Amino acid sequence: MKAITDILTQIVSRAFEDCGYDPSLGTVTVSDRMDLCQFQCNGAFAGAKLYKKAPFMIAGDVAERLRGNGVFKSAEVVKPGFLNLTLSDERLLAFMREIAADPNLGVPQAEKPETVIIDYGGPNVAKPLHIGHLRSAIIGEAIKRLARATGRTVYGDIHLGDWGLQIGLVIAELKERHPDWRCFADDYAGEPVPELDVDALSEIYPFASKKSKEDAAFKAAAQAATGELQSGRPGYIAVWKEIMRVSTADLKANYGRLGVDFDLWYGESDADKYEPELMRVLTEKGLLTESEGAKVVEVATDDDKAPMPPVIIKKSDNSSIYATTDLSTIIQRQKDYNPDKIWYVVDKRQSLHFTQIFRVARKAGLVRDDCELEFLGFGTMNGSDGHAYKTRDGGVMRLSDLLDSAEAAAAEKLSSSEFTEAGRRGETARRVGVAAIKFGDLINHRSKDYVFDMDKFLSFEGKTGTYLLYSVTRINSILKKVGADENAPLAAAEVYTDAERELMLAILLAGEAYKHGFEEKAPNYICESAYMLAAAFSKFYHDNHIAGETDEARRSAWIGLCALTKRVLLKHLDILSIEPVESM
RNA sequence: GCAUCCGUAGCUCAGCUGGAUAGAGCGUCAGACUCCGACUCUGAAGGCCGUGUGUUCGAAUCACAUCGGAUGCACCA
Repeated sequence: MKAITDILTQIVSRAFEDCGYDPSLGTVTVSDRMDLCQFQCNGAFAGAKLYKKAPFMIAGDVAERLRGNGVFKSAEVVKPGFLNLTLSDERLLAFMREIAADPNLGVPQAEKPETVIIDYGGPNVAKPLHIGHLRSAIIGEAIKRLARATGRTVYGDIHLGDWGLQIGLVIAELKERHPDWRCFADDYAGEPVPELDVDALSEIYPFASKKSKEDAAFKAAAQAATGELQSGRPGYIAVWKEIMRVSTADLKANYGRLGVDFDLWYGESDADKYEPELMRVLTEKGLLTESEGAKVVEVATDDDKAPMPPVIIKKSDNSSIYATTDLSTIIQRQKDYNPDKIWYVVDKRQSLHFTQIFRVARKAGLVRDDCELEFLGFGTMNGSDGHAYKTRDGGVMRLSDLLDSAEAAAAEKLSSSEFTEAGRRGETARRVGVAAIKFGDLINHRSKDYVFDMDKFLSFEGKTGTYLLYSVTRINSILKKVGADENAPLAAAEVYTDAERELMLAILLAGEAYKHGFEEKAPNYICESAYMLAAAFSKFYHDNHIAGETDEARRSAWIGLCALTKRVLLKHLDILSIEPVESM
């Protein structure tokens, strides 16, 4: 099913055409003035210029044409030339039924098949996840699910940092501590590496990192280890695999707790094998030049307003750098998936880097010309002081600690609940805590910094994840009470109240949110829509005593509406990767 | 210094491909429960949309300037 404004635009465009006007004037938008109408078309203003005719007259012609076609309850022309449209109740109900029967529940589908790769997450192996990884995970996951809901083939790629100096540091430190390990021996012959565990890893990396700053010899050893690993020294590869095993399991557990999962667990190491090809292509196309000892690609253009530095492909010591792996990764993705779009959900401070990468990729023809490369930068999560969120002692907070505190706060909040059975409290608290964090993040436009405030996010009042989950539980209560489920049929009512119309309209407008949210890759549209729907339901719920209604026809019409509301609300939550709870 | 992004209600933020009276949440104030979960709902007050100029029939939205803030500007990722 198409978005409602697209459906109405088609109808109104035809009316413009039938009246002898350009059909492109018939664009319909959601009304700015809900007190006057549900939808509006301002095409008559542009038409006035085109036809040298008063907009009021043009709109009048079209409105006349639109009346009586059964779609609109009213099609009115106001003042200079606004065309105000309101759907008939019959048509509104028909749309409800269309949404209910739609396998995609009203999410507008892509017109042609497309493959999208979303690069998000980006954690480093051997370092624990911290809150810096939170936004990429949350936003990336939501955009991935939104793209998938619109019928596109989507791959979420975690893009692990698994091939850089951090691994060399860990290897070098392990070697100092365990010189007797066979994997460090020159005559290593494939013996198994002793098992590591997460606690050991999370202790060893910061230790080694600190040491490398104070001890030049150790730093050199770590750099050497990195180099040897990258050139394939078998013993180092074996340790690396063990580090990967432990670290990946830990990452999966942490992301799992957040409800975030990746389709592809590729890392920089997987791109490594495409590096020779990258170098070959850049050389063949004559793009590679020498600058201050490094191999670079010039990407500046004449209309750059600011100086655009060249991209370093090989450092002066001939080693690779992040641009090298990012470009190699593009080759890998092109080969394996031939994508239509590659999106990067990365901290916005990396904007310049990706501008450069994309230019090199275009110049070198690493992807199809029509492949969209887009940088979806996100802002910083700040504390109440307006600066980057920190722990009380000023350090970077671990993601698991943040989740622990969110769950604890949620559990505290739910402790007096009489609705959740004791056995489900823990899982419910996890879901409520995570929902609060995710919604609190996603409600803000992704490119902007925002203030993290757990108390606010966890409040039952206002635009919060908690409120949305609570709304679902109220619908659950009703459905349970009347013995219905979310597939209860949509019965027609004799008459509709404003609250019912507003609820149906909120359901109908969900399609607009999916459409705009996808176009702008902005999950905040979905959040806003979810809140509008929950609020419309609250009003409806407050006005009507559904379970106790004695008029059988009204009662079943209401139950059907509750059921559809639940389904659409759950769809929103699913896209936001917020897991619902049965009760709370 | 140059560039990018941001500046909207007391606070936190939407809206920005130009359209009617600029929206929401919190907070404040005033109301509403014999009832499906009141952790709810209704209403009110609160804004020269940073400032100025321009484009336009029409500007929070576009352009230019200016002030303020954040960020970035090759061998870290």
